[in-house]
Amino acid sequence: MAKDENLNDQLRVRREKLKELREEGIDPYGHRFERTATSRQLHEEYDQKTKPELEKLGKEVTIAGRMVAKRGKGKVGFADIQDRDGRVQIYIRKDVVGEEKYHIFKRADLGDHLGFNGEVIKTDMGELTIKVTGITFLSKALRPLPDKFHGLQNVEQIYRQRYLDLISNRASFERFLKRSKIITAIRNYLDGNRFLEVETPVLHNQAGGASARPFITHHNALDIDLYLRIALELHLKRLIVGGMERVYEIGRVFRNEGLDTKHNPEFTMLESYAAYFDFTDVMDETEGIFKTAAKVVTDNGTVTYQGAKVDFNKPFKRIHMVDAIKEETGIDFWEPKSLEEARKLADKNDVHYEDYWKVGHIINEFFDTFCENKIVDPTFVYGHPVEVSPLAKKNSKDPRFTDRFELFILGNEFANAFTELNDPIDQRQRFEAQAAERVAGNDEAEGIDEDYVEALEYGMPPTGGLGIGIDRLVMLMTDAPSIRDVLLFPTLRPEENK
RNA sequence: GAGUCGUUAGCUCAGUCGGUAGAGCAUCUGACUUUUAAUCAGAGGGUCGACAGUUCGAGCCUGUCACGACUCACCA
Repeated sequence: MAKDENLNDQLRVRREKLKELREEGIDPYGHRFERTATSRQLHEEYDQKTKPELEKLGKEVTIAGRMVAKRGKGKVGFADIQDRDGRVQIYIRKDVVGEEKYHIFKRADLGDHLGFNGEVIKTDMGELTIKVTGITFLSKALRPLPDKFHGLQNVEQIYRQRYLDLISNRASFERFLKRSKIITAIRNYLDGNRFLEVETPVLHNQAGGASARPFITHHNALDIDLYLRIALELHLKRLIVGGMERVYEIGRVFRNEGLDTKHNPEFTMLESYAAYFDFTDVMDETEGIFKTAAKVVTDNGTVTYQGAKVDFNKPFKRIHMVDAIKEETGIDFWEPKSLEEARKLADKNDVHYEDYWKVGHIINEFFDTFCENKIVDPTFVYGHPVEVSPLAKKNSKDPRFTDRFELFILGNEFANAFTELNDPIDQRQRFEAQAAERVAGNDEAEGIDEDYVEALEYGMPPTGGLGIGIDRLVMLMTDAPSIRDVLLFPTLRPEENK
């Protein structure tokens, strides 16, 4: 018992109580327990009933949960029992349950899991309560819970020990419930539109489908390096070649980049592809997805994010990137520009550019610099330059631009989509341009995916594709200021000495 | 990568001018047969993030490091 030296009073007392339970013949870590009600069911069914009505009913129920508050101790006690739905109060009397059972309650700690059966009543104060006749010990908590009133406030602990956050901060618990419901609603929406949910590899021979640095890992038996996927795109489009026509995947992707309030190294992407769609169809699809998600969290379709209101009832705006730039700056990139002219404009307007950039990159940068953060209402910005869109089909009237769009809300990007490039010869050229960028110093440019080009050579129908960052969507819908607030276990540096 | 801020009891937080470490909750003991952050009386509980320095003396001043948060940069 030398280990006890390291324990503080709280830990020591709880271990002693554990021993005490065993000596009394009670298993502190119980077994299967059959509840007849959760806290929500009880509140829904009986909150409206009066005290005499409940007395007349004499309804017997069995509940289980974690004890999170405890009041009174003489010959009568109250406690709040928390389950996944919320809390319900129990009322226990020594003269009803007897010395032995009352002793168990008296010695139970905040945090212990207990089962109770008893009668549904209302107290004089009008609170719905279970008047206990039986108590079952289900699990002993050897460590004390966070402050019962303030909850867990320590940000680092909230992320490292999410379970404590979930136990003591109901708002956080509910945010993750919403996340789950939003994803379910999106699935239902896509399933309802005849999309097929599929799973594609996480380990890639080549990381493609986006511009980002990948994580590299190694397969021992094959003795090859593999990459954790940075996008779902190229495999899903192989399935379009394979005739599945409408597919989607909601899955984790990995990008070896910095982390901040909007970036986590692993995050959840939704990508969908539909044969015979073009990007305008995908706009409709995207609008449907966002409106579906908004319905999960609001009744009136209006979401408040960090004080700003976003109305999802209206049709989303649509504007060409070049028009957006013209509106903000007066500069007209519809007029053909040489690289030199574009650079001069960039210099004049304090717009950053790299040596290997072409006119299209600079146009894109103008948008990022002057337009992106001014957008408030949900807006599809379309017509991205071909240089920054290696997988999108060129616009048939103006091949400098592509049939691509991004969805912006409150200055942030939420979706990226396009009419897919299905011309294998064009696709090879785009990959080659990417490879040249890589040589020129863009270490996030894509490589040439020969296997994917070969798939295209078998013929991919015209296709509309979509990518949505689910985490950011959930942030918006749940008013979360940081991506870490919508990830149960965000990436953190490991602690020392642990 | 740069800057700013934070790290004190299990949790939430104070800590004055550098002079023996504080509160509330939680814990323990006692009282209490309808409480609501229960109440009342008493008690115990600390590597002040780590290391070094300045000083007679450091939670406090200085430096280095660790972890976290925010802003900026980078990045879809």
